Amino acid sequence: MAKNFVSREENYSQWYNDLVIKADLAEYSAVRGSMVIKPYGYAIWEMMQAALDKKFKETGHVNAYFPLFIPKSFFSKEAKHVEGFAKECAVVTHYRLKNDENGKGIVVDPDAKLEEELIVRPTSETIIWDTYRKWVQSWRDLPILINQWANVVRWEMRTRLFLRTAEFLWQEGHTAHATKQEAEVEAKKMLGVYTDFAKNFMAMPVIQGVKTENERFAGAIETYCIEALMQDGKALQAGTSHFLGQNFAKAFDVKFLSKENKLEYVWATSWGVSTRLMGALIMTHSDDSGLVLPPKLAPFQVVIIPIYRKEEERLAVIAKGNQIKEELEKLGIRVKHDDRDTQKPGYKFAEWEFKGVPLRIAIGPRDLKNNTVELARRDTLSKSFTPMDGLNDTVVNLLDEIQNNLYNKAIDFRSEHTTEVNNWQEFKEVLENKGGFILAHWDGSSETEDKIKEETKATIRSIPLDYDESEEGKCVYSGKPSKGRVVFAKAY
RNA sequence: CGGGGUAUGGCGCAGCCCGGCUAGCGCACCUGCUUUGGGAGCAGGGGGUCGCAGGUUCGAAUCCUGCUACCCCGACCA
Repeated sequence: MAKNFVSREENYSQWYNDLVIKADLAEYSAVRGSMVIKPYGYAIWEMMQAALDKKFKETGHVNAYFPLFIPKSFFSKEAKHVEGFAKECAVVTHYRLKNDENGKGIVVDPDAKLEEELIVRPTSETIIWDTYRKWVQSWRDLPILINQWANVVRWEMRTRLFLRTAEFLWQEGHTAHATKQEAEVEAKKMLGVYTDFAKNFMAMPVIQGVKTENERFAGAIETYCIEALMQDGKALQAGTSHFLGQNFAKAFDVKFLSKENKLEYVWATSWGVSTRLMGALIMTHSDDSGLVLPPKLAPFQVVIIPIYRKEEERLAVIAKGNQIKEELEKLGIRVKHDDRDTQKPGYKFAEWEFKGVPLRIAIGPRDLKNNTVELARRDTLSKSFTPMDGLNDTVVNLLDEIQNNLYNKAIDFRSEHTTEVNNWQEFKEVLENKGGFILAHWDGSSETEDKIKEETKATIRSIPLDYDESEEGKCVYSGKPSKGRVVFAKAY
């Protein structure tokens, strides 16, 4: 399984691709740029969904579902929005097939042309705001706090498993508010939810920030984001939350009567994270032995592997394994007891290690005699014999420790790969040789940002929310005055 | 859209340059015996329209023409 597995240093992108495929997370499908998410990969996504969904509910949101297809005309109602997405839309033009008259298979029936073409949603703002118009009349109808779990399609030129596929899964929150302030609070609140999720579930540190105009969502007034740093020194946008102002309310004529009996446009937000988080998770923790999963998101937190020779040993060891499994499950721990008789222990060790199970318990005849188990940690690849007594506590504590250790390792990596840079020469050198986040002064202009991108491929990932205006300086590129440091990096 | 690569049992590949007899190897699979604390060993066995369509030839996985699909690198993007 991990045989012939290329190391990160040898070829990082091959390491990533091989990992996704060999760890059974996903595979290429028959359709270009689309992937099959396999059960093990989907199980991780379900863990993410469950945790996020709970947080959404706790913050007052409810789930709903809006259509996959969007009338083409809806798109043109918000100018910036069309412009942003037009180049990557899949379009439905017909609704019927028929047998080819020359007997060459099946063809699109030209008589079945749609009056108005339909766009396969790349995001749902338009269809949702067209709907919200009907739902909102009074301030009493607000706020609307809705999330949907859905698939979307963006016809990307170049795709990568999980990181950028033509179709992907995500959640998109769409909220409507009576006041600007309330919408702004909402956008930031959800950014906080994402940050918290990244930290406490994914064990992934992120920088909270605001996008520059260049990187802003098409149709937003302000785009907030969380940016994470991957092990190859490139940044990954892990989640976004947009303050949409009244742009969509105006485009779709969504008005309400305020308490003062004045007709006003509704204020909006939208926010989302996608299966891209799978890529982020993989590239934050995994190593040259395969996937490494944080306990909070691992489909199996513990795998039990029995070791035996004779049938009586098998029965005894498996009975013990079942007992341990049952007790751990009572504590809410997700356990896989790999009692397959068709594979040998060594094979199972390698397989589950590659699949990133945080903790492995091996039990053999010797353990039964000594009242011990062999415990192996995935994060440190260390093994130890541990007394069977108190095993439950040991496991609970270790899972906790692994979760923390992963976060700490990730944050150490990020610290080591975050560099303050004060001149252009240094900027280029650090970007070239070290990568990572670069904190540098910027004059605030799109022109400078564009030029830096042209010359180095680095972009401004965000203006950090804790932007320090006390440290004035000079733009690293133009030398013009700057109010504070922003985050540069090459990005996925 | 530009550049590169690939297409041969389920998977990974060799064979192609220089055409030839039954298309081969590893893994996986099936049967049996021995094994089992880091990817088991031996023996036997099953499985392939060589991406598609033409062409050259006595004969094509191999040469020629055209097509298609996918992957990688770039431009575009979450």
